[in-house]
Amino acid sequence: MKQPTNTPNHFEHLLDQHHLKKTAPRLKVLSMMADKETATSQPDLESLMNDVDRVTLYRILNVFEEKGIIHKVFDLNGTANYAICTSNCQEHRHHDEHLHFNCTQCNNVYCLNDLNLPAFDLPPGFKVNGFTLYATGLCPDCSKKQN
Amino acid sequence: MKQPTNTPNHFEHLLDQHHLKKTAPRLKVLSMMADKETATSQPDLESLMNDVDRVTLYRILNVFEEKGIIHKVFDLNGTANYAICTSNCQEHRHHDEHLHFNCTQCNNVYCLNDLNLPAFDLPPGFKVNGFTLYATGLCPDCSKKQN
DNA sequence: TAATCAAATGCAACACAATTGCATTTGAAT
DNA sequence: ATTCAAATGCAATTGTGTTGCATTTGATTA
Repeated sequence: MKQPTNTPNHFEHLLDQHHLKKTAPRLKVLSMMADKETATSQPDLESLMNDVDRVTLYRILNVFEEKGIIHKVFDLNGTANYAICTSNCQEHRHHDEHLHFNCTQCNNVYCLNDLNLPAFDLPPGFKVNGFTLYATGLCPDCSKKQN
Repeated sequence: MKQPTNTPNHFEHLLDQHHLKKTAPRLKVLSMMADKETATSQPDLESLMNDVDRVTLYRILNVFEEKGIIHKVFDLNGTANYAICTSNCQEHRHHDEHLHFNCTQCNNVYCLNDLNLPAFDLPPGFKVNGFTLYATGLCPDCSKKQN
Protein backbone atom coordinates (compact mmCIF):
# COMPACT_ATOMS: atom_id res chain seq x y z
CA MET A 1 0.00 0.00 0.00
CA LYS A 2 1.58 3.17 -1.24
CA GLN A 3 1.50 6.42 0.69
CA PRO A 4 0.22 9.46 -1.16
CA THR A 5 3.04 11.97 -1.59
CA ASN A 6 1.26 15.21 -2.37
CA THR A 7 -1.55 15.54 0.15
CA PRO A 8 -1.68 18.06 3.00
CA ASN A 9 -1.47 15.13 5.42
CA HIS A 10 1.74 13.94 3.86
CA PHE A 11 3.26 17.40 4.16
CA GLU A 12 2.49 17.56 7.89
CA HIS A 13 4.00 14.13 8.32
CA LEU A 14 7.07 15.27 6.42
CA LEU A 15 7.57 18.24 8.76
CA ASP A 16 7.06 15.98 11.80
CA GLN A 17 9.66 13.57 10.51
CA HIS A 18 12.26 16.33 10.41
CA HIS A 19 11.27 17.89 13.73
CA LEU A 20 10.05 21.04 12.09
CA LYS A 21 7.05 22.96 13.33
CA LYS A 22 3.97 22.69 11.17
CA THR A 23 3.49 26.34 10.20
CA ALA A 24 1.31 27.88 7.53
CA PRO A 25 4.20 29.26 5.42
CA ARG A 26 5.99 25.90 5.36
CA LEU A 27 2.90 23.96 4.36
CA LYS A 28 2.21 26.53 1.68
CA VAL A 29 5.71 26.16 0.21
CA LEU A 30 5.28 22.40 0.03
CA SER A 31 1.86 22.59 -1.62
CA MET A 32 3.17 25.13 -4.14
CA MET A 33 5.98 22.84 -5.20
CA ALA A 34 3.94 19.65 -5.24
CA ASP A 35 1.97 18.55 -8.26
CA LYS A 36 4.43 20.33 -10.50
CA GLU A 37 6.26 18.35 -13.13
CA THR A 38 9.00 20.94 -13.13
CA ALA A 39 11.04 22.64 -10.43
CA THR A 40 9.82 26.00 -9.18
CA SER A 41 12.03 29.04 -9.60
CA GLN A 42 12.75 31.33 -6.69
CA PRO A 43 10.98 34.30 -8.39
CA ASP A 44 7.90 32.16 -9.06
CA LEU A 45 7.85 30.93 -5.48
CA GLU A 46 8.17 34.46 -4.21
CA SER A 47 5.15 35.69 -6.15
CA LEU A 48 3.13 32.61 -5.25
CA MET A 49 3.87 33.22 -1.56
CA ASN A 50 2.88 36.87 -1.74
CA ASP A 51 1.49 37.01 1.80
CA VAL A 52 4.70 35.58 3.28
CA ASP A 53 7.83 37.61 3.92
CA ARG A 54 10.68 37.11 1.46
CA VAL A 55 13.12 36.39 4.26
CA THR A 56 10.85 33.71 5.65
CA LEU A 57 10.71 32.05 2.26
CA TYR A 58 14.50 32.00 2.02
CA ARG A 59 14.79 30.51 5.48
CA ILE A 60 12.20 27.86 4.73
CA LEU A 61 13.97 26.88 1.53
CA ASN A 62 17.27 26.65 3.39
CA VAL A 63 16.03 24.36 6.16
CA PHE A 64 14.12 22.23 3.69
CA GLU A 65 17.28 21.81 1.67
CA GLU A 66 19.41 21.02 4.72
CA LYS A 67 16.91 18.42 5.86
CA GLY A 68 16.77 16.83 2.44
CA ILE A 69 13.10 17.67 1.82
CA ILE A 70 13.83 19.66 -1.31
CA HIS A 71 16.81 20.15 -3.56
CA LYS A 72 18.05 23.18 -5.42
CA VAL A 73 19.19 23.36 -9.02
CA PHE A 74 20.41 26.40 -10.93
CA ASP A 75 19.05 26.98 -14.41
CA LEU A 76 20.90 28.44 -17.40
CA ASN A 77 20.42 31.96 -16.02
CA GLY A 78 21.82 31.09 -12.60
CA THR A 79 18.39 31.33 -11.03
CA ALA A 80 17.69 28.92 -8.18
CA ASN A 81 14.96 26.34 -8.82
CA TYR A 82 13.54 24.07 -6.15
CA ALA A 83 11.88 20.68 -6.28
CA ILE A 84 10.66 18.23 -3.67
CA CYS A 85 13.00 15.28 -3.29
CA THR A 86 11.35 12.01 -4.20
CA SER A 87 13.23 9.74 -1.85
CA ASN A 88 16.61 8.74 -0.50
CA CYS A 89 17.46 12.21 0.66
CA GLN A 90 18.76 12.59 4.17
CA GLU A 91 20.02 15.50 6.19
CA HIS A 92 23.24 16.92 4.71
CA ARG A 93 23.40 14.05 2.26
CA HIS A 94 21.30 14.37 -0.85
CA HIS A 95 20.99 11.61 -3.35
CA ASP A 96 19.60 13.54 -6.22
CA GLU A 97 21.51 11.49 -8.70
CA HIS A 98 19.07 12.08 -11.46
CA LEU A 99 18.84 14.07 -14.66
CA HIS A 100 18.07 17.76 -14.68
CA PHE A 101 16.76 18.93 -18.01
CA ASN A 102 16.69 22.69 -18.62
CA CYS A 103 14.62 23.79 -21.61
CA THR A 104 16.30 26.62 -23.48
CA GLN A 105 12.92 27.88 -24.71
CA CYS A 106 10.58 27.95 -21.69
CA ASN A 107 13.43 27.70 -19.17
CA ASN A 108 11.60 25.02 -17.18
CA VAL A 109 13.76 22.60 -15.22
CA TYR A 110 12.60 18.99 -15.28
CA CYS A 111 13.76 16.56 -12.61
CA LEU A 112 13.75 13.19 -14.32
CA ASN A 113 14.10 10.88 -11.38
CA ASP A 114 13.27 7.55 -12.92
CA LEU A 115 16.30 7.60 -15.15
CA ASN A 116 19.17 5.51 -13.96
CA LEU A 117 22.45 7.17 -14.75
CA PRO A 118 25.40 5.25 -16.10
CA ALA A 119 28.60 4.90 -14.12
CA PHE A 120 31.56 7.11 -14.92
CA ASP A 121 35.21 7.39 -13.99
CA LEU A 122 37.14 10.18 -12.34
CA PRO A 123 40.86 10.96 -12.24
CA PRO A 124 42.53 9.51 -9.13
CA GLY A 125 42.17 11.55 -5.95
CA PHE A 126 38.62 12.80 -6.48
CA LYS A 127 36.11 11.51 -3.93
CA VAL A 128 32.59 11.74 -5.33
CA ASN A 129 29.73 12.44 -2.98
CA GLY A 130 26.88 13.03 -5.39
CA PHE A 131 26.26 13.95 -8.97
CA THR A 132 23.66 15.08 -11.44
CA LEU A 133 23.53 14.99 -15.17
CA TYR A 134 22.52 18.41 -16.41
CA ALA A 135 21.16 18.56 -19.94
CA THR A 136 19.85 21.45 -22.02
CA GLY A 137 17.65 21.45 -25.08
CA LEU A 138 13.95 21.50 -25.91
CA CYS A 139 11.34 19.97 -23.63
CA PRO A 140 8.47 17.97 -25.19
CA ASP A 141 6.09 20.94 -25.09
CA CYS A 142 8.43 23.42 -26.75
CA SER A 143 9.65 20.77 -29.14
CA LYS A 144 6.07 20.34 -30.38
CA LYS A 145 5.43 24.08 -30.72
CA GLN A 146 8.63 24.40 -32.76
CA ASN A 147 7.11 22.56 -35.75
CA MET B 1 53.71 20.55 -33.60
CA LYS B 2 51.32 21.72 -30.95
CA GLN B 3 50.41 25.34 -30.38
CA PRO B 4 50.94 26.71 -26.90
CA THR B 5 47.56 27.57 -25.36
CA ASN B 6 48.41 29.90 -22.52
CA THR B 7 50.85 32.45 -23.88
CA PRO B 8 50.09 36.15 -24.46
CA ASN B 9 50.56 35.49 -28.19
CA HIS B 10 47.93 32.81 -28.15
CA PHE B 11 45.48 35.13 -26.42
CA GLU B 12 45.94 37.80 -29.07
CA HIS B 13 45.43 35.20 -31.76
CA LEU B 14 42.28 34.03 -29.99
CA LEU B 15 40.83 37.54 -30.01
CA ASP B 16 41.76 37.98 -33.68
CA GLN B 17 40.04 34.73 -34.54
CA HIS B 18 36.78 35.99 -33.08
CA HIS B 19 37.06 39.50 -34.51
CA LEU B 20 37.46 41.08 -31.11
CA LYS B 21 39.73 44.03 -30.47
CA LYS B 22 42.89 43.24 -28.55
CA THR B 23 42.35 45.39 -25.48
CA ALA B 24 44.19 45.37 -22.18
CA PRO B 25 41.17 44.29 -20.08
CA ARG B 26 40.40 41.36 -22.38
CA LEU B 27 43.97 40.10 -22.41
CA LYS B 28 44.07 40.43 -18.65
CA VAL B 29 40.93 38.34 -18.22
CA LEU B 30 42.41 35.60 -20.38
CA SER B 31 45.73 35.56 -18.54
CA MET B 32 43.92 35.46 -15.20
CA MET B 33 41.94 32.40 -16.20
CA ALA B 34 44.79 30.62 -17.91
CA ASP B 35 47.23 28.46 -16.01
CA LYS B 36 44.51 27.66 -13.52
CA GLU B 37 43.51 24.07 -13.04
CA THR B 38 40.13 25.22 -11.76
CA ALA B 39 37.50 27.64 -12.99
CA THR B 40 37.63 31.21 -11.69
CA SER B 41 34.70 32.57 -9.75
CA GLN B 42 33.17 35.91 -10.63
CA PRO B 43 34.12 37.44 -7.23
CA ASP B 44 37.71 36.25 -7.65
CA LEU B 45 37.88 37.66 -11.15
CA GLU B 46 36.47 40.95 -9.94
CA SER B 47 39.11 41.39 -7.26
CA LEU B 48 41.89 40.25 -9.61
CA MET B 49 40.79 42.84 -12.16
CA ASN B 50 40.67 45.64 -9.62
CA ASP B 51 41.78 48.33 -12.07
CA VAL B 52 39.03 47.40 -14.54
CA ASP B 53 35.44 48.49 -14.19
CA ARG B 54 32.96 45.87 -13.00
CA VAL B 55 30.68 46.48 -15.95
CA THR B 56 33.53 45.99 -18.39
CA LEU B 57 34.33 42.66 -16.78
CA TYR B 58 30.73 41.50 -17.14
CA ARG B 59 30.67 42.55 -20.76
CA ILE B 60 33.94 40.81 -21.51
CA LEU B 61 32.71 37.61 -19.87
CA ASN B 62 29.49 37.78 -21.88
CA VAL B 63 31.15 38.20 -25.29
CA PHE B 64 33.73 35.54 -24.48
CA GLU B 65 30.94 33.15 -23.61
CA GLU B 66 28.94 33.99 -26.73
CA LYS B 67 32.01 33.47 -28.90
CA GLY B 68 32.78 30.17 -27.23
CA ILE B 69 36.08 31.30 -25.76
CA ILE B 70 35.04 30.56 -22.19
CA HIS B 71 32.18 28.74 -20.55
CA LYS B 72 30.25 29.43 -17.38
CA VAL B 73 29.37 26.97 -14.65
CA PHE B 74 27.49 27.64 -11.42
CA ASP B 75 28.93 26.18 -8.23
CA LEU B 76 27.01 24.87 -5.22
CA ASN B 77 26.40 28.41 -4.00
CA GLY B 78 25.00 29.60 -7.31
CA THR B 79 28.12 31.65 -7.98
CA ALA B 80 29.22 31.91 -11.60
CA ASN B 81 32.59 30.35 -12.40
CA TYR B 82 34.39 30.77 -15.70
CA ALA B 83 36.93 28.64 -17.52
CA ILE B 84 38.62 28.83 -20.89
CA CYS B 85 37.17 26.33 -23.32
CA THR B 86 39.70 23.80 -24.51
CA SER B 87 38.29 23.13 -27.95
CA ASN B 88 35.23 22.37 -30.00
CA CYS B 89 33.41 25.45 -28.84
CA GLN B 90 31.82 27.61 -31.50
CA GLU B 91 29.72 30.72 -31.37
CA HIS B 92 26.32 30.04 -29.76
CA ARG B 93 27.06 26.35 -29.67
CA HIS B 94 29.20 25.14 -26.83
CA HIS B 95 30.38 21.60 -26.57
CA ASP B 96 31.36 21.54 -22.97
CA GLU B 97 30.23 17.97 -22.61
CA HIS B 98 32.67 17.23 -19.86
CA LEU B 99 32.65 16.70 -16.12
CA HIS B 100 32.41 19.57 -13.68
CA PHE B 101 33.63 18.64 -10.24
CA ASN B 102 32.74 21.00 -7.40
CA CYS B 103 34.65 20.42 -4.17
CA THR B 104 32.42 20.85 -1.13
CA GLN B 105 35.42 21.86 0.97
CA CYS B 106 37.38 24.46 -1.02
CA ASN B 107 34.50 25.12 -3.44
CA ASN B 108 36.84 24.92 -6.44
CA VAL B 109 35.28 23.86 -9.71
CA TYR B 110 37.39 21.50 -11.82
CA CYS B 111 36.69 21.13 -15.53
CA LEU B 112 37.74 17.60 -16.36
CA ASN B 113 37.79 17.69 -20.12
CA ASP B 114 39.57 14.50 -20.96
CA LEU B 115 36.87 12.32 -19.52
CA ASN B 116 34.53 10.80 -22.02
CA LEU B 117 31.01 10.70 -20.72
CA PRO B 118 28.80 7.67 -21.09
CA ALA B 119 25.64 7.79 -23.17
CA PHE B 120 22.28 8.15 -21.49
CA ASP B 121 18.62 7.98 -22.40
CA LEU B 122 15.87 10.51 -22.07
CA PRO B 123 12.09 10.12 -22.00
CA PRO B 124 10.54 10.59 -25.44
CA GLY B 125 9.98 14.19 -26.55
CA PHE B 126 13.11 15.73 -25.04
CA LYS B 127 15.58 17.09 -27.60
CA VAL B 128 19.05 17.31 -26.08
CA ASN B 129 21.35 20.09 -27.18
CA GLY B 130 24.19 19.79 -24.71
CA PHE B 131 24.94 18.34 -21.33
CA THR B 132 27.42 18.25 -18.48
CA LEU B 133 27.94 15.84 -15.67
CA TYR B 134 28.12 17.77 -12.45
CA ALA B 135 29.69 15.99 -9.49
CA THR B 136 30.33 17.11 -5.92
CA GLY B 137 32.70 15.74 -3.32
CA LEU B 138 36.30 16.21 -2.25
CA CYS B 139 39.02 17.24 -4.67
CA PRO B 140 42.45 15.55 -4.41
CA ASP B 141 43.92 18.39 -2.32
CA CYS B 142 41.12 18.51 0.24
CA SER B 143 40.87 14.76 0.26
CA LYS B 144 44.52 14.60 1.34
CA LYS B 145 44.13 17.25 4.04
CA GLN B 146 41.15 15.36 5.44
CA ASN B 147 43.35 12.52 6.70
C1' DT C 1 51.65 58.95 -39.04
C1' DA C 2 47.49 61.65 -38.62
C1' DA C 3 42.51 61.40 -39.10
C1' DT C 4 38.53 58.72 -38.56
C1' DC C 5 34.90 55.91 -36.53
C1' DA C 6 32.91 51.93 -34.69
C1' DA C 7 33.97 49.21 -30.86
C1' DA C 8 35.13 49.06 -26.17
C1' DT C 9 35.50 51.07 -21.73
C1' DG C 10 34.13 53.85 -17.62
C1' DC C 11 30.72 55.94 -14.76
C1' DA C 12 26.22 56.62 -12.53
C1' DA C 13 22.18 54.64 -11.52
C1' DC C 14 19.28 50.87 -11.14
C1' DA C 15 17.03 46.06 -10.41
C1' DC C 16 16.97 41.95 -8.10
C1' DA C 17 18.65 38.00 -5.18
C1' DA C 18 20.03 36.84 -0.80
C1' DT C 19 21.62 37.77 4.10
C1' DT C 20 21.83 39.71 8.96
C1' DG C 21 20.13 41.53 13.33
C1' DC C 22 16.50 42.19 16.18
C1' DA C 23 11.65 42.58 17.75
C1' DT C 24 7.38 40.04 17.62
C1' DT C 25 4.52 36.06 17.07
C1' DT C 26 3.30 31.23 17.31
C1' DG C 27 3.30 26.06 17.79
C1' DA C 28 3.96 22.48 20.93
C1' DA C 29 4.90 21.00 25.38
C1' DT C 30 3.92 21.17 30.27
C1' DA D 1 -3.60 28.60 30.52
C1' DT D 2 1.41 29.27 30.73
C1' DT D 3 5.75 29.00 28.92
C1' DC D 4 9.64 29.16 25.76
C1' DA D 5 12.28 27.97 21.96
C1' DA D 6 11.34 28.10 17.22
C1' DA D 7 9.64 30.61 13.49
C1' DT D 8 8.18 34.76 11.35
C1' DG D 9 8.22 39.75 10.04
C1' DC D 10 10.57 44.04 9.35
C1' DA D 11 14.43 47.22 8.37
C1' DA D 12 18.65 47.60 6.56
C1' DT D 13 22.56 45.88 4.04
C1' DT D 14 25.49 43.21 0.74
C1' DG D 15 26.40 41.25 -3.64
C1' DT D 16 25.47 40.12 -8.48
C1' DG D 17 24.28 41.63 -12.76
C1' DT D 18 22.14 45.21 -16.10
C1' DT D 19 21.14 49.66 -18.72
C1' DG D 20 22.02 54.25 -20.68
C1' DC D 21 25.16 57.45 -21.97
C1' DA D 22 29.62 59.97 -22.26
C1' DT D 23 34.45 59.13 -23.17
C1' DT D 24 38.35 56.60 -24.78
C1' DT D 25 40.85 53.47 -27.79
C1' DG D 26 42.28 50.12 -31.38
C1' DA D 27 42.25 49.19 -36.18
C1' DT D 28 41.55 51.08 -40.70
C1' DT D 29 42.58 54.20 -44.46
C1' DA D 30 44.10 58.15 -46.36
